[in-house]
Amino acid sequence: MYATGEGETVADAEYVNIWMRPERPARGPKPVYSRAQITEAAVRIADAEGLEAATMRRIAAEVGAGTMSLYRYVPSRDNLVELMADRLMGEIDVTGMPSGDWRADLTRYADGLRAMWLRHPWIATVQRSLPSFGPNQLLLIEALMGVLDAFVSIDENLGLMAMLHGYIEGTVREEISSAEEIRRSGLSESEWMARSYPYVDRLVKSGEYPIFTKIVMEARQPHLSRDDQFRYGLQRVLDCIAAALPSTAESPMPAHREGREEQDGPGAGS
Amino acid sequence: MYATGEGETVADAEYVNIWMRPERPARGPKPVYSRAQITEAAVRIADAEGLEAATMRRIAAEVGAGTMSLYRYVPSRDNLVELMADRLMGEIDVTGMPSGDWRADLTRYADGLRAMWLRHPWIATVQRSLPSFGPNQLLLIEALMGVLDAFVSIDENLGLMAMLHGYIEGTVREEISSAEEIRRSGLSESEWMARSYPYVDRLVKSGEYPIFTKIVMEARQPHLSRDDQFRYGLQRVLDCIAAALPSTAESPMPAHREGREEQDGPGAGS
DNA sequence: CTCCACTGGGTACGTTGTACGCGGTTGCGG
DNA sequence: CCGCAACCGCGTACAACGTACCCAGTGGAG
Repeated sequence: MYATGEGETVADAEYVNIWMRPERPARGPKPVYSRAQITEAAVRIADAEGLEAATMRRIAAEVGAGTMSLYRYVPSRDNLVELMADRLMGEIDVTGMPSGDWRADLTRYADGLRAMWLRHPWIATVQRSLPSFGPNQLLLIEALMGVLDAFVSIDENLGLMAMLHGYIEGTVREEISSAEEIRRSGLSESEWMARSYPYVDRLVKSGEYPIFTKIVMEARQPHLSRDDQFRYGLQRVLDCIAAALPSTAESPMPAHREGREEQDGPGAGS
Repeated sequence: MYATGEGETVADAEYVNIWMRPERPARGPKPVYSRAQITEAAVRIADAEGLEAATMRRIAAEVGAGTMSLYRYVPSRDNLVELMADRLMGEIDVTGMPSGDWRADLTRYADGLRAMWLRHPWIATVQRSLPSFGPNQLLLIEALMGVLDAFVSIDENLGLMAMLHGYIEGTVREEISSAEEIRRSGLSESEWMARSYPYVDRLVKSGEYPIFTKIVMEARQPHLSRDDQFRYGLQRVLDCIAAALPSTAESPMPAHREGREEQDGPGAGS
């Protein structure tokens, strides 16, 4: 993004995107490193210290290479981030996914995606993760869209998946953001809570925000765990999808779903 | 983020967050500019050229001030972005919002939020928009949570709103990302399509991605408009919320909803 | 063998956020 | 009224960033 003026490198213009650019051009000395190795190192750093810590110099140091050597493998940092994002997609297990039980499939996908995001919170700051269409992303699309493909039109499928995906992403983003803010500040969670107390207190005392106050107050008593909250909302989304499906798409009986006890609505004290 | 070492400025440590720091400390010459004015200029630049174009120097130039003058009003660029995000929240009209018709309220909110995001696509790249709790954000929370407050517990309300919010954000994010990629590349839409054709073509010809192929092929024939897609999914989400509400929460009859014709499911050719 | 496309990597530049300090201005205590 | 501390706008300076450019070495094709 820096110093590129408004033109682009010849190398950039030569290929449509990262996935079209061959890793090994052959003819010449054997490369010492590899894209996968560099991507791996970058992910490791981003996991530990955040995406902004994964600078080209830092990554090169982690790999044991010179900074500029990375550019033999990756045209730009932005493209490297794309590589990282797609690598993360590969962590989600969707093997054998149109299994016949669409509800189980989508639940597995949702849990997998959420777990991956929680392992790599920095992915939330990467906006172009969707339209990149890297290999792992494509595999995911194939598997996921395949789950309902037999039951609904492509358009409807896209709509429903957008809803599911939106729910997962939105929820996890919220889960991440406060944790990420705490990590950035370098404080411990309790220190952070203590520091932000005066602000919350002022809002509550002002009396202008009754519902915010209610949230804060009830937050003191034990809530549902994050996991349960997520699963509750997910069940709602799946119910919603079920309603959009023809009756021929009936999922096997709930009891079949590995004996997990049925979710109650949250707010048992209601 | 640069050159800050690992300590933080005294001024930063003095206040919990941006909202606690007073704009006018009084005692001294009158400030020539204002936070609102600076925020406005920054939003204008971000709208026109993307968030990354809104550098401190550029914003200062837009305002007509010296670069470092901005730091008299805002402690850091990150905080300015927070200000910008909250200003955007203020664009969403939620006046008189627990109106009695929760379905109409939530629809209005959803449309408003989506329209705002489409006006300011760069908001998608700001991850910390949620836990910031600026004044406009708080107003939104009050109005939005108030809609279902009478019907469900706080926990359940939070869950349902997370679902709604997740759907809106996820969907709009997808709408934005391709448009944003095109803008970044500086190409026109048709140029961009032409440039990425070889990649899509290779994927299709490989035969490994049947569903991706199906999507691409069907994309050639007229789809539902973005608006209709959004509204279709939104209706599904609202149905889903309706199912979670007690029967006492019945919304007025659909006919009451300003005569909008009933949405069909998409994929009429199915 | 010679070639030259390729390698890793050092140096250097433009751009960024922002710490620091200066001279001028303002409102309050005396 | 005066003086001074607190504020103002802002120029300069610096560290860290992404990366263009260049170079000396290397190894497979002819």
